[in-house]
Amino acid sequence: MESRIERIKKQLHNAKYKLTPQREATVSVLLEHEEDHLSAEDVYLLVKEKSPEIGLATVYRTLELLTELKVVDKINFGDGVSRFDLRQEGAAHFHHHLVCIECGAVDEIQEDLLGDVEQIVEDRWNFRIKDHRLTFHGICSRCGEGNEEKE
Amino acid sequence: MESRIERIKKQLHNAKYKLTPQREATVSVLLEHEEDHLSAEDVYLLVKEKSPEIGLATVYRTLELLTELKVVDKINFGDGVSRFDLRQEGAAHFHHHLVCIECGAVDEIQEDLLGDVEQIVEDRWNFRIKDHRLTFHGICSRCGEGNEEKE
DNA sequence: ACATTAACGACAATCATTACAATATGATTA
DNA sequence: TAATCATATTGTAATGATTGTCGTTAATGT
Repeated sequence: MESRIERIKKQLHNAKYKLTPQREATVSVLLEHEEDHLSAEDVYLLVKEKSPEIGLATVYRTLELLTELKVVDKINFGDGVSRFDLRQEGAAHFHHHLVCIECGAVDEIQEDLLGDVEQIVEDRWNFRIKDHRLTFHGICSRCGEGNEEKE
Repeated sequence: MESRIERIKKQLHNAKYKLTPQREATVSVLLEHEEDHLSAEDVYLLVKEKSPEIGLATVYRTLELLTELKVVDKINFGDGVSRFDLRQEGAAHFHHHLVCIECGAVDEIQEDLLGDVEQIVEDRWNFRIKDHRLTFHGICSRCGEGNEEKE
């Protein structure tokens, strides 16, 4: 999808940042791994495959920049690293995650689901919600197969 | 509340762990700061006030142990540190948080609110939920006072 | 093409967390 | 009571992720 990267390019320019080859390479890696939840190191290694001269610090800086522009979201699943996840284009809010405590797989939920809950929180706590993070920990469908003991 | 620490003592014993003075001091600091969201370092400094001989590693291990026993929950608000939060006694699930992006305050929501959402996730994604993390980022009631521009 | 200045790359520094190895504690049993 | 065994603790070293520094490079506007 070429238009996608074009639009990100525009976002950068609007915010007065340059689109350097390194940044372009980093964004394109993220696009190619939209399903995954890559750590900075992961991104670094992947970008290095196409642009071997790139430095780790640059990747960190680029990811920080993209986070600031809300192109990606930074998440933390409790292992020691931050992970970066492309935000769905035009999505009002960040999507949710299912983390399997058996196999470690991370699945995404694009549906909002929190509409009612957010309304309640805004009203009852008088809190103006700008963003959210929702992660469920449990057993994924693949690992739960067969052994259906109700706990 | 003395019975609270007594019950934690029992939990430890049931899991075949001892309640050493260091562990007791750590738990009591957590109880005295139930409202806060202390990092391991914070806990260390506070415990040190009453038990100056305690080592940082011991605090880390104790917090890890308490996390395993589900006495505390480990959370991460995106700054580089893990924070530890006492779980409400008897609470089925971990409570939620409101993080103010203006003043940094962290408030808690004890109400579950996710019942319906979890039912949907369990059914539709065939995912057996064991735990969750829900954090809202936005403007807290104190910071939102007065300037009520609808964004 | 040229100057300005943001961006880069390599590496050092920092900060949180974990690993290690030696010592201490405390219960159990001879 | 003393020997034994397992677990816990301590201080410190090691690790691993992330950030800072600084001299160099290259993107952009004229």
